[in-house]
Amino acid sequence: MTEEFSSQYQPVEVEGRIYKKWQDQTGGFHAVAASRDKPVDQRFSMVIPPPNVTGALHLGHAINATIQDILARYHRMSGHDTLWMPGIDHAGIATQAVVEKTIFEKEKRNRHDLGRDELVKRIWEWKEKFGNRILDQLKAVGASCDWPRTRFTLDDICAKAVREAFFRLFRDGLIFRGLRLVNWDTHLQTAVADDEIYHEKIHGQMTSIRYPIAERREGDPEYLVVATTRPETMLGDTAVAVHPDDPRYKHLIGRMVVVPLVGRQIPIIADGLLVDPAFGTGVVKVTPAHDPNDYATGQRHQLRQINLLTPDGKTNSAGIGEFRGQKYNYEGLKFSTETRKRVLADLEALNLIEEKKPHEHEVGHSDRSKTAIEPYLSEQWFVKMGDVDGGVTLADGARSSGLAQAAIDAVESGHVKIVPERYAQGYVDWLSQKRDWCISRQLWWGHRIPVWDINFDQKAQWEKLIEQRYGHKWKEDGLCLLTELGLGGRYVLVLREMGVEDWLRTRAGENHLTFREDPDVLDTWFSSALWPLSTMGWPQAGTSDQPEDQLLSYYYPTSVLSTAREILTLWVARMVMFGLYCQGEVPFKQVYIHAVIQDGNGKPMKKSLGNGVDPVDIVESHGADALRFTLASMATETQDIRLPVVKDKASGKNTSPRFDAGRNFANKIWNASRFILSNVDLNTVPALDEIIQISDGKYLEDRWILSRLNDTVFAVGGAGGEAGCRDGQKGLIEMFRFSEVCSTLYSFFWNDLCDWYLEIAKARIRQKDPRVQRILLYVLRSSLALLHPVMPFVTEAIWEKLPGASELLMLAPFPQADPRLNYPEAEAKIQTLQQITRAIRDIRNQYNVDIKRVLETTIQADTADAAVISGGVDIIESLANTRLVAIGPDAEKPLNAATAVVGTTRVFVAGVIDREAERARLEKRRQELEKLIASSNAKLNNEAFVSKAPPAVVQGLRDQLQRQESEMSTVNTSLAELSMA
RNA sequence: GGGCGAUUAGCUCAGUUGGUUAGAGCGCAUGCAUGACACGCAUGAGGUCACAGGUUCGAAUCCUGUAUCGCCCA
Repeated sequence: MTEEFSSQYQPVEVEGRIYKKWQDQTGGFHAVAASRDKPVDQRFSMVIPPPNVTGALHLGHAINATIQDILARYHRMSGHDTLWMPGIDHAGIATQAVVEKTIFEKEKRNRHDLGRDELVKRIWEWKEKFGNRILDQLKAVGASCDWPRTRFTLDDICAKAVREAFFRLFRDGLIFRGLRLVNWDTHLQTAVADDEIYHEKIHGQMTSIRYPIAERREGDPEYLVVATTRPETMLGDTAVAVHPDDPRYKHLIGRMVVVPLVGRQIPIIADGLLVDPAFGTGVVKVTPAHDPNDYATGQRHQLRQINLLTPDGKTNSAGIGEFRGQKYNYEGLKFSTETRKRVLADLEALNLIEEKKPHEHEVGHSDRSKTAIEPYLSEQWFVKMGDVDGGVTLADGARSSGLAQAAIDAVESGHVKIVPERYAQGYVDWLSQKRDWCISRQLWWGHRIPVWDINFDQKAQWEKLIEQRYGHKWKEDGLCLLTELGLGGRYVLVLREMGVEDWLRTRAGENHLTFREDPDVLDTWFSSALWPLSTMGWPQAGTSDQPEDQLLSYYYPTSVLSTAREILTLWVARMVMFGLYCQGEVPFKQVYIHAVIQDGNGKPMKKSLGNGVDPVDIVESHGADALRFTLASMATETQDIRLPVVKDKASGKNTSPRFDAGRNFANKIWNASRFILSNVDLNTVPALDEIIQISDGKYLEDRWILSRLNDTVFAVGGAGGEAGCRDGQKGLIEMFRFSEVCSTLYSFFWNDLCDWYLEIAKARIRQKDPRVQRILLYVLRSSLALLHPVMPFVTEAIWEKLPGASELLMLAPFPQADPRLNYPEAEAKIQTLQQITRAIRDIRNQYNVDIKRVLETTIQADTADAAVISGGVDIIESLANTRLVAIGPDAEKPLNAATAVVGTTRVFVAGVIDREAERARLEKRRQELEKLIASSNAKLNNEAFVSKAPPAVVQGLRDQLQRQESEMSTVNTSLAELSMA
């Protein structure tokens, strides 16, 4: 059943039903799995950037979903095999933090109280409960994702890919274990990535501390003074550094100082990179285990690294010392708060503080726990990004000097095209640092690192076990790895096959062998980096004839990735890397980076600011099409767009007046369609050939609207390979110019079709002219198809009401431009008629003439224009509510008539005249023309312009000057007549 | 500190490689219950294209600098 054709479009009554109909009739937008064999350029695929399980839909998701859905629907209608792969991300740290917090609030229990298995179980319950929420919200905005294929990054299918990729990288020496300084979240007790840190300005204190010089000699100062914002780290100092050329300290280089409180003697070293002699005292303390710069300095000078921190952020025993006969011990105190306080007090007591002054500096905080980040020396797993000896072999056999380099080359060679282009630089710059990627997290929610510790003494027994499972060629066949790790003599098994660990664990138990799984999980981005591969079944893909196993070969590389710029490096770069390494092909050919929506003051939308707009609220208040149209209209190449936010008085919810534009447009489409459909009594929509045949008749406006429609089709969809159009010319959709798509559709539908064509056609509609009905129906059907990718609901709802409609609009062909529908002469003629009509309407408005009063108009025009106007008498008369009494070069101005000048044409509207108003109007125009003529003359009298500018430009200006002068003389004539009469 | 972007009508934004009189939506003003639509129709007003230099026959557009705002990286 379809809804009543009410006078206002009611999206809430339509959208749920339409979405269900799409799902039912397409199996949930299910893409064919290589059952057909279309050429590559007729396949279109995308993977959705998987939203976090913890999240709710925000405007960033909404604009991206809109963009992707426009692309998917457009390509689907263009007859391409179209796959839009949906899914969600387990979002390791974010999800675990949320669940832990919820549990703590409700039960006052932390994760250690619960234990690993129980916590993971609870997070899965959370996932089941909330995981589909955001997907349901995407459905509400109309996303046509292949829902039956929805993936979750912790699914088996994704886990398989993770394990295979880890195995290969490890085997190739690209994953290693290392002791490094990482960002440590002391609350969650895990390493966190740089991007999970935000910086906050802290009003701290700069403390200058005296370090006594050891074995003082004649002329030595008593102390070296170092300044620090983190005095507690002095317990781990292993050097103080000065600039090698600093005359104040040059003679002290190589000598020793005593670290107060600890009593340790540490060297005075020279380091030009760390020390700025102009800053502070020119002496810097070096704590390699607690500061990234000091860490690097420590590497340069082979300094000891003394870690002072326990994983939960307390001071350990490493800083215990004795100084001037007194013992100092801070063990068990919170490091950066309690220890700092005590250290300062103890230094004060020893009179070793030279100066304290307020100092503002930035401190990194964990996004998830909101606590200060500590640089922390710990053993972690890393992916080697830099160049390696002998290079890296990619899956297709090609070689690259390293993983990062491979991803750089992919963009620089154009295999991956980033749109807008300027973002490519940030991508390349970031990758060029080739910083190793820390992939281990001390969390419980995520893909477990597929490494198991075994006992070296039991190596032979393990080899036997593996052989039992895989046969004696297990080593050559690369079925698993038994190897020594670089650090601490760990012997490990790295397993390739999913689930084999269960088999091994059982055997280990039977044989009393040590078999301990690495406790860490992988960084979420590790599985995200495999998203385009894993969702399509890699590494399983291609191993059988099942259609599902052909998905990768048919749809990979994907066509487009649409995403936000903030994850261009973290996610996009890593997908490119893994795509090349694992599959030998880039994961996508184009990356479209969409703009970020801010509030009306240019502030990012944030929960804490309360300035966010919930897209679901807009769907409810304005409809999904309104949301989509407005968001797509904002999708320009700029990087930020502002959306003025206001609070809706009735609901108290945030909204924006900008969405009204979309709602109004949907309503306009609805009503124009209602008007057309209630006035046609055809039982089928005419075919193109029939339309071409009847458009050849006497009705100029028919050719005009068909020509305008054709222009619009061409602009939006491009040439589509049709003969007669510029070959390969891309349309606005494929060029990602969504804002222009919207404005083009809007002005065609509203201005051309509704404001002009429907108004002109009304007379013939009343007369039940079968030709106009055919044109109307044809234009409507094409318009609905054109609009569908942007506004799918309202167009589909109207489509159902078209005579003879059976199939879905979402599966109907997208209109194609046809050279036979180009009528430039009709476009020019209608333009003239529009100008005349507007001139008469203007006079009517200026003189406040009652709309119902029919005015008499005389038009003085040259022969050519007169012919055009005579051909359009009906149009002008009906649209301007006038009667044309005379048209021609000799038509005379009636007495008491107002005059409008349109180029060289004069329009006299009889019976209304206000001399002063008339004179003012003409005088204003005269002055405008005077300026224009002067400017044109100035250019044409300029020798340099005439000789240097292209002839076409010069001629164009000459023509323009002539037109301006003709109009000027027309205006002058009118002015003269005004004075005479 | 390095990079990127923005600055055009009251507001939000277009303006493709420099070339006729810089456009749109909203808002504003005036008129209108007209057999699709008041979420509408008609008409109009409104701009020194941030500022200062430069290149060019010609600059909103290219270059340099300044100011303000924002984002990313360190």
